[in-house]
Amino acid sequence: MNDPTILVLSSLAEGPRHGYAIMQDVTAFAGVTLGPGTLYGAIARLEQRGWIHPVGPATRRQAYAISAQGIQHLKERLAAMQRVAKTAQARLHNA
Amino acid sequence: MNDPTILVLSSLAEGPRHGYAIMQDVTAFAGVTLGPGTLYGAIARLEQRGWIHPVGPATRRQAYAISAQGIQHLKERLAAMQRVAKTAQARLHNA
DNA sequence: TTGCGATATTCCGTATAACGTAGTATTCTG
DNA sequence: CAGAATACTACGTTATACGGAATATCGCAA
Repeated sequence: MNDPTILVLSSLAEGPRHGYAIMQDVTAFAGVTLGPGTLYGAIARLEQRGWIHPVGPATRRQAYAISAQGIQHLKERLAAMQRVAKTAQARLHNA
Repeated sequence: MNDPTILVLSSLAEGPRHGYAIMQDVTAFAGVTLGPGTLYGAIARLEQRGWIHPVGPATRRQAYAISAQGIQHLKERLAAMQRVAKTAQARLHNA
């Protein structure tokens, strides 16, 4: 799985974080490292779509939090992922 | 989850199929419909990488089967997806 | 105090591939 | 044999993944 938007949302599901902290968290829990272009590109898109929003003072180290819509979207995507993964694993098992 | 390569591999995990049948199967089990460009593009890439290969007579309705490498790759990706999904769901639950 | 490594981000380019539309050929069915 | 379903090819457009390079800030140790 390397859809940066899901990874970023999953990271923020634990609590607000700024970009660099997201990067490290993603590396830790997903085992993939997002390059700066990928990461900040994803953050910008997520903000545009209203799935995350900046919190705290507008300094460097801008922290972001996941929004209600972001949570909703993440839940849906995770459920779809699980469905596909379970179907595929069952099929592999039977083959 | 809408990574066409995973969806195609998951479809072929059940057995050999040709393009159009893959399209219908994916629609059925994943709930998303891949357009022809997306589908056949993904098939071409998967074949290039040795994750699937054509089987049966080289007619229209060319059937494809998943390869050992394809199975291996699919397993890894599914496992990674499950890890991420479970971590994220646990975080959502705690928040 | 300065210099170095870690932190934190922006900016840029390239390559990939997702996606839809249109078009074409074939097969099946009433 | 008309028309629907099947099955695929061939485009063009756009999004975005990805990494390199540059830049700025901060803490800390010599």
